[in-house]
Order: sequence, then structure tokens, then C-alpha cells
Amino acid sequence: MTLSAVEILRSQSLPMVLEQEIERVILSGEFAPGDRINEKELALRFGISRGPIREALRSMDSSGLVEQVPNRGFFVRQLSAEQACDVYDVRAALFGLAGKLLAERITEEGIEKLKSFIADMDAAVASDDFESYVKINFEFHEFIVAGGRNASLAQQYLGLVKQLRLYRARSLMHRESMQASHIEHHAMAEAIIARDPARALATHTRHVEAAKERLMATVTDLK
Amino acid sequence: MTLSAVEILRSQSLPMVLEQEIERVILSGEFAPGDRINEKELALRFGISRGPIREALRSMDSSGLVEQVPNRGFFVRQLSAEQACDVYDVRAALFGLAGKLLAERITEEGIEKLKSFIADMDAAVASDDFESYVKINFEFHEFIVAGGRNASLAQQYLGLVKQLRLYRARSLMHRESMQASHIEHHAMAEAIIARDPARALATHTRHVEAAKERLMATVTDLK
DNA sequence: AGAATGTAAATTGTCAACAATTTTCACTGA
DNA sequence: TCAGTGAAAATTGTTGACAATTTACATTCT
Repeated sequence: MTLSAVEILRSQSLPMVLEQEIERVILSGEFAPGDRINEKELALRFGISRGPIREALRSMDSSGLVEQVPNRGFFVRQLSAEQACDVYDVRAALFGLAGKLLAERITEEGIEKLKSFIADMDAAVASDDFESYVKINFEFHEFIVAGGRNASLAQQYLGLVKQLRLYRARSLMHRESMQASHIEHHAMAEAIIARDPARALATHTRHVEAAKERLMATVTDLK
Repeated sequence: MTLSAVEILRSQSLPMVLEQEIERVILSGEFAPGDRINEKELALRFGISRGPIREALRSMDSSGLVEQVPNRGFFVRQLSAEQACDVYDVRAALFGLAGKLLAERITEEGIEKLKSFIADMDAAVASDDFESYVKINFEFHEFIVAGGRNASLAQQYLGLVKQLRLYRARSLMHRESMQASHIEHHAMAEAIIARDPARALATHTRHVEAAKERLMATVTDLK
């Protein structure tokens, strides 16, 4: 059921749209972590006044994408290696919960969908198609989180993933880690298909922890 | 090390202070869940214009305390029983992580502090002093979360606790559950003192899950 | 040359007014 | 009686202007 154009405009206020746009600008890397955000410049760019811009930025402050310093303005949030580790740990806990809930609640059709994700990634790994793998991998994780049917969890988790993109503002996955990561996917899927919540919790948590370790192994300044 | 008055004023902007004030008004129950928030009224109350009020509300929207409906304004967020359960599940996962981290990182002095919390609550339970128990219990939980030394975790966790106060806007703990709750505290403390992360994870997660079940047992409309 | 100082420019913080939308409520007609 | 209608009032959304603060930079002094 798709909403009509007018419905969308009704449900989306200007600052809400702005939020998505500014988010896009930041996550695209145009504004780098640590950069100061000039309100006037943004207002000019979108052809509106500073009021809605500030509202959108205040909202993004709460969700951890920007930081406000009184009288100095908004800055794109910068994540240190330690902070990124912290976020990864929280993400691991939440993803574990998502796996557990999914194991409890998944439907037969869900299991079929899950299997097709795994098969598609199998193919991508076999043909060393990194681009496809990253794309499917992303959808796979979204599927798991959405399948937990817990709006609070989904919101928090997605917020953390956005925050992590601020760390080094670059890809969170490297080609070399593709196979190792996918082996974990198999263990996760097995637990879900077996509808084993405890095992799903463990495998899903471990998957994010491993991703953290793989990423941190590539940086030198980890204290 | 306490900040000087001028330091505090430097670090706190008007909308930031407003946020705390409005939060206080909401959590105190003066504005009930579902109530519409009149911007003009708040502006008049604090003697300022609507701009900073709106900024503060936008921020609170992101953290889940209010909801904005385009052209209709801000409403105090209302949590259904199902939504409260969802939040509890997320909180349980985060608190489990806090326990795990604390078990890994707690100092000797931390362990002494932990023991004194337990002793104080033992005394409160023994003398059936519910008021004291609630107060110490709150500080005990804050201590655990802070001890995890993970800012992201602490922020998310505290946000969820605030959200839960919107459910029935009333006490999340009843006198009858004091003893049951405290038995769990002992198990948690044992795991921490033993510096056993896995057991800490399990006992802390279970503690919040049990709190959820105790609360939900008192309401009838749980689907 | 380099640090310190003072002034101008730029930027953020706040406000009051206006436009757009929703809500209220008296009125009408079946 | 009550659903429908339509203006009036109230409320939200947005803007441009002004005040407060910070930043940039040229000047001075050591």
C-alpha cells in the first residue's frame, strides 16, 4: 500500500525533509566529520530561511549525527576509534536482540526470503562480486532488524548504523572480510531457521563483534 | 571537579535548558501522554519566544519523548502496552551489555561501592522502606550503566528509561515487587564481583525482563 | 619576526510579525 | 435532533530583522 503524493507531503514537514537531505549530504561525505555546518549556507542552498534548518539540525543532534556547541554552531559529529568501538558494542547487543526476536517470530515466507538472501550472497562470494555482496548484505541486515517487529529496536539500530558511517566516513566493510563475514551469515541463518532464539542471539551478536574486530584490525590508532 | 557557574552557562544554550525543563514538566505528569503541547503557552511560561521552544521540542522528538504531527503540533508521546514491551526488550539488551562491560572493567573501589549499594538495599527491604529502596535502586542502576564506560550505551539506556516513564506516566515499580527485584540484584552483584562477563550479561538482561513481566502482570490490556 | 590588541566582518541566537493551516463554534436546513 | 456549512479564532510554519557572540585580520608593540 503506497501513499499518495499528497499524503506524503502531509506527513512530511519541511524540517523533516530537510533532515533527510542534510543527512544525505553528511553521509555522502560532502560535509566531513568535524566540519562546521554553516546555517546560512544551507538555508541558501535549499532556498529557505534558517529556522527550519536549525530545527532539523537540533533533531540530528539528538540522533548523534551532528553536535551543537553553544554560540559556535553545529558540527558534523566526529567518532574516535574508541567511540566507534562503543557504538559497535551497543549495535552488537541490539542486533543480537533482533536475531533473537526474529527466531521467535519469523514466518514460513520469512524463512524462504532468508534463504534467498543467503543464496544470493553465496553467489556473490563465489563470483567475488563485492559490490553485489555489500548491497545484499545491507538488505539482509535490514530484513533481520525489521523482522524483529520492534519499532524501538529498529529505530535505535538504524541510528547507530548511521553514526558508524561517520567513523572514517568511509566503507565499513572491506573486500577481504567478505568471506569471513558470510561464514557468520550461515551460522545466523541456521539459528533463525531452527527457530532457536538463544543461538540466534549469540550468532547475531558475535557477527557484529567480529565486524568490529575486522574493522579495528585495519586501523592503527586503536588504543 | 565541579564547573563554575559561567562554565555551565557557556556549555548550556537556552534550548538545551528548555529541553530539560520541558522534560521535567512532562515526566512530572503535568503534561500527560497524548496531550498536545501548546508552543505559545510554553513560550509565555518561560518568558521567551517560540523559536527556542520549537528547537527543544524537535530535539525531544528525536529522543522519543514527544511526537510531531505536521500542522498540528507536538504531542506528549503515548506508549501502548506493546510499545512499552518493545522498549523493555531493548532496555534489557542494553542493560545486559552494561553488566557485561562492568564485569570486565570494574575497579576494586567500584566493587566496594557495589557492595554498599546492595547492603543499603538489603536494609531497605528488611525494614520494608519502599521509598528508600526505589531511590537506591535507581542510583544502583545508574552506577551499573555508568560503570560500563560506554557513552553511547549510557545515552541510549537513559533515553529508554525516560520513555518508559511515559507508559502510564506512573511508577514503574510496585511495593510487592521489591523483594523479587532485590533477589535478582544479588545475582547480578555476584556476577560482577566474580568479574564474570557472561554471567553478568545474563543476570542483568534477565533482571530487566523480569521487571517487564512484573509490570505487565499488573495491567490487563496486554494483548 | 612574533605575540598581543583592537576593530571589522561573519555567524549564531532570539524575537516579533505574517502566512498557512487547523480547530472551534454558531448557524442552517433537513 | 443532528449532520452539514462556513466564518472566526486559535495554532502552527516560516520568514526577515536585530542583538549577542565569535572569528578573522590588520595593526601595534616588544
